[in-house]
Amino acid sequence: MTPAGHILDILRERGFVEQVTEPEAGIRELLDSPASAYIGFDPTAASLHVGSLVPIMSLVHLQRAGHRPVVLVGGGTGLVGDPSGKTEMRTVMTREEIESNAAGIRRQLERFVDFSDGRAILVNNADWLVPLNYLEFLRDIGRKFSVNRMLAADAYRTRYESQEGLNFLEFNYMLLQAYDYYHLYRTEGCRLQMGGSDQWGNIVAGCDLTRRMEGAQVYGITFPLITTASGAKMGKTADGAVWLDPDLTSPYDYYQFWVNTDDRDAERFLALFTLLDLAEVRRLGGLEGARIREAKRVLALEATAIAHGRAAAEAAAAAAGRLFGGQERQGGVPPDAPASELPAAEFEQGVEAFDLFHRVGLARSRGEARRLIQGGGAYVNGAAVSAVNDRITSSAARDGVITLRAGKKKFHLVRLV
RNA sequence: GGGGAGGUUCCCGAGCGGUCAAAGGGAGCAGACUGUAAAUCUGCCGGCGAAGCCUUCGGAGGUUCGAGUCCUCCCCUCCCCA
Repeated sequence: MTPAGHILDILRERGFVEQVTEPEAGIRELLDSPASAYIGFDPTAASLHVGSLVPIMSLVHLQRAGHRPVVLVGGGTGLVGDPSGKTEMRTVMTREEIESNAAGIRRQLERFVDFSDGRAILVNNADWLVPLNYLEFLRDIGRKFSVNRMLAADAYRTRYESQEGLNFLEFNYMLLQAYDYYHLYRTEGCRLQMGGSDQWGNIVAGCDLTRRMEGAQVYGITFPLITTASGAKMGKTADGAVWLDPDLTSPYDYYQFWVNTDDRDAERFLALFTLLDLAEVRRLGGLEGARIREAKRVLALEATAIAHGRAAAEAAAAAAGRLFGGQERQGGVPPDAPASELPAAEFEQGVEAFDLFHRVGLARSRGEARRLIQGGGAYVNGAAVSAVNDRITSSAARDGVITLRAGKKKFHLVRLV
């Protein structure tokens, strides 16, 4: 139904598909006409980060193919805390926090998915999970689950056999997620759920439950876990997650994150995180040696444009060009470089370099600042600081501003006032 | 309820009563090499500092000239039995 072919093939070619439930022909047929498909998001943070981009982009593709994305916010499941992580950190969240996080999530998704006129909807499972009655739930839903079968599921078996074991809440989590699917089938006609590969068990359970309750065939698709070529989970940097919220991760930093992609990941990421045609993706991915940077620049520009708008993406690209563009560093500074104001009077006498680097936050302690300088990684106006106790005086200021840099990429501006 | 194992610096993990700010690895930071990549190599990696000092090894006490290392109690985690 799109020129490029069947949506399922598109998703598969672009690397979105890990597993699909049988029969696959059923999914194809389902997606031959407009359908509703849902993905759950945890409202545990006020912002989504790039780790959620695979599910988000899959919704973008679905919507472009004429389907209706249903975004499920796990407000109800969030109330008990998702235990599927390795450390069982039970985040206790109030309904208010969840509500506000859900609103934030929706705001971000609106950049990717069109929610107007019911073309996509957002639902919160707190609305149906909270009112559930335990006895009724056991009677109607609990009886449909075979403990034997659940224990055989990979997700549970490994935990079951592990040192930590498996607690009752974790064991029940699957039922709640399955119930979500059943509910969304009934209320929204969802017949496809997608999710991370860790959700496979839950998705299959939901398909089963819906079949047993309603006699309806529904389907599931899981995404592969995206890791970087060096094996790390994608989306984490030294400073933590790369957020989609521009207040948490600036468009410039977001762009930088993508430009710094490992060469080996460039093609795969272009397919997943941009909407360029595959032919172009293949061409860019085929570039060799230093020319692969071109592919990464395109990746960064396109990915940033989707998340923050084309104008912000171009501004970030231009700033990066000034900083890293020519043969020589042109003395540029990132557009959102942190800045602070210090009294000009202090610089009459001069401020010791290590002290200054520490005070503006480029080093966490005075000792770290000393080490930074000793290691040759501290720069004032582009020139390395030679000695720990060098004094920086007002003569270093250009137009009242001193540019400090730690390493290659971290800047801080000091304005003399 | 009974029995056992264990809680060490960001993570994993070693740690004879003194030579432990605490091995090793990972992560991280900086430098070199590069291409704002990867790999590799080098240095750093609790705080303040010139030496030295100060605060850390689940918590609280205690023994000792001296405790991460021994004792007591408490808290927490895991395993086995009931």
